[in-house]
Amino acid sequence: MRHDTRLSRMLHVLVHMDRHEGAATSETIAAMLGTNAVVVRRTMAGLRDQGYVRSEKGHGGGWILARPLRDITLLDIHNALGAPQLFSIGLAGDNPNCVIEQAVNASLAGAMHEAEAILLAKFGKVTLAGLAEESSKRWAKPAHCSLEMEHS
Amino acid sequence: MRHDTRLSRMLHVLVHMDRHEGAATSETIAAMLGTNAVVVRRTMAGLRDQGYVRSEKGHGGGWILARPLRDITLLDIHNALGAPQLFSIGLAGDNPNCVIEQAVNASLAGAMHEAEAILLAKFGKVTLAGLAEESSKRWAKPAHCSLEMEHS
DNA sequence: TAATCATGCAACTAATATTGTTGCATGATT
DNA sequence: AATCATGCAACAATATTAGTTGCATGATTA
Ligand code: FES
Ligand code: FES
Repeated sequence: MRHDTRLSRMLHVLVHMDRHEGAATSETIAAMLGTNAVVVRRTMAGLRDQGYVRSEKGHGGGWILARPLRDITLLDIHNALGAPQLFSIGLAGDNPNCVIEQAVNASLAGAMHEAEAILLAKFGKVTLAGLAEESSKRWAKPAHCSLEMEHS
Repeated sequence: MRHDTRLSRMLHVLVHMDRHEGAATSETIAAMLGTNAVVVRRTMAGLRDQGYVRSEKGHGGGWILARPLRDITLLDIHNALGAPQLFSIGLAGDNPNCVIEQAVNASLAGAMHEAEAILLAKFGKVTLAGLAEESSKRWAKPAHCSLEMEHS
């Protein structure tokens, strides 16, 4: 099963943007993520629509944080990405009137619901400012990154 | 993201097998699941290897439960299927020496780990006998199913 | 005003993973 | 010997996401 790394990547990008003065272009971000600019625009469009970032055209344009990191949680970004499915396991839907399938699915769904609620609650309690702070603590040696964003 | 419904389907099958006298052929099971026999064999091979079912060749052959339902939990079956990834979201792995990515991933991984532990613990507490019992409760009218397995 | 830079959007292509299929070998029953 | 059923491996189909290309639009700069 393939993983959706958009949340992880967008969080990374947003924290970087906070350290970065001025706008970050899609091209720059794409280089950082090892992808291309259109994918970045596509992914960040959701964040823009929810008001977490702004995008500006023309010279010196690009992406800018629209809100302080302390006001953004992991859950916010998850939702801005369309709140994609968290679980890779799903319920079978053949034989909907089979009581056994119903019982199986009800049991699985219950367990998954509970786990999901806990996960989302955790996401809601972590702010991007918290992540930025945590990353500062890890900063012993200035990690050498693949693009020219400042690490200080 | 596509869902892995093998767990749900296998649970369904196993509970049915308990009600069904004699062996169930891959073909029969495949018809029930709307798939084909080879897929069934492939999926059930893991359950056989872990000793939850046996398979027999030749006339009257097929699949037979090797243990009582009360001795099998959802977690057992999940593991027998190779303990596939539970989450569809994953951690980005570009820039492994970027402290920001590290902090982001550590936070996500922590939350996911906790949710996963809770989910698996729940799976471990539900037996297939429990599911069978629950399905009996739901049995108001005998559901008409797509194949000739008895519902009583 | 013209050139350049950057996003926005839509359509198309490529990569990937899973599922489904086919064919043949093996063993069991009748 | 004929039939039934699994075991296994190789192949094809399918679906979904990621990535690409092309063009339009708006902003800045000269
Ligand atoms: S890419 Fe995150 S620090 Fe350079
Ligand atoms: S398929 Fe589950 S009851 Fe018939």
